[in-house]
Amino acid sequence: MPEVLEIESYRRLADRVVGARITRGWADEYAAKKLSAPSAWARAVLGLTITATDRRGKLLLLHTDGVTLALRFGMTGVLLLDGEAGLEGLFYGPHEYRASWVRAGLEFEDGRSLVVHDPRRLARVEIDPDLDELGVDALAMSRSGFEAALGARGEGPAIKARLLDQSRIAGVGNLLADEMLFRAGVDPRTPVGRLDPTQRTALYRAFTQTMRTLGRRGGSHTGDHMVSRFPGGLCPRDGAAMRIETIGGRTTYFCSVHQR
DNA sequence: AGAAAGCCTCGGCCGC
DNA sequence: TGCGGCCGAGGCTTTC
Repeated sequence: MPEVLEIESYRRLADRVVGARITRGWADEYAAKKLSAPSAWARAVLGLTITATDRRGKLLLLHTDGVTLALRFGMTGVLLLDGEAGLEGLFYGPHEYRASWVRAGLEFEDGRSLVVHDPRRLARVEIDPDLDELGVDALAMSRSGFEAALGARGEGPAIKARLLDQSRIAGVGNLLADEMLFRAGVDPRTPVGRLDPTQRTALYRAFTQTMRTLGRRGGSHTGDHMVSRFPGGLCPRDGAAMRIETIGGRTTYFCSVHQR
């Protein structure tokens, strides 16, 4: 589920615990996979006070008076504050809450709790994450930043794969990538270096427009092409058959007519 | 049965 | 031939 727009809504939810002091933290062995040991989370967070929240791509950051804490949500993770979702409903996967799906969390002195709810076990907690591995944030994209992220003319990987490369652009997931390519009328298989200036301009426009429009609508699952994202779907723009291919390792839906 | 809105690792290939 | 970087394939995990 979560791409940059959803994580941003989680960040706003997490903003409510700024100023709160952590009295307990826990993470199961999967959530703590990036740490030295599952107990490292509990040890590190004890007694810290949240001072600010931030976000880089799909990585949610909790600044404290000590180390920086970070949360990743995988494909089905949701952030809950006292059981309330930062996003209404769980769109992808089960639409329900189960205590056994709470994989990690923090409890505060004032009695509140912030937890990661994740049916699949792909969510992760981190301590002092390395932000250098992440490219420019998708919600702060400038034209020059976009050009730099795409890279030089020539060949290169499929444009869709580049959009998904978190070290180039942080925050674009599978649905946002398909949506902006759909809006720009660009074939997702095109080698990034072969996009001509007109296509680059169209894609940058579609990029910023997608972030703004879907941000207002509530996330990446509200995109224009989503209505036809099923086998046999027809393009909502021109009625042509949507193609389904694996590009950049991900299932990709694109119009057989207007995306060239 | 097969696929899924993320990410990590591995191995092949290419160029210096 | 050796090695690093790039890139695609596959695995993880559980659910519907």
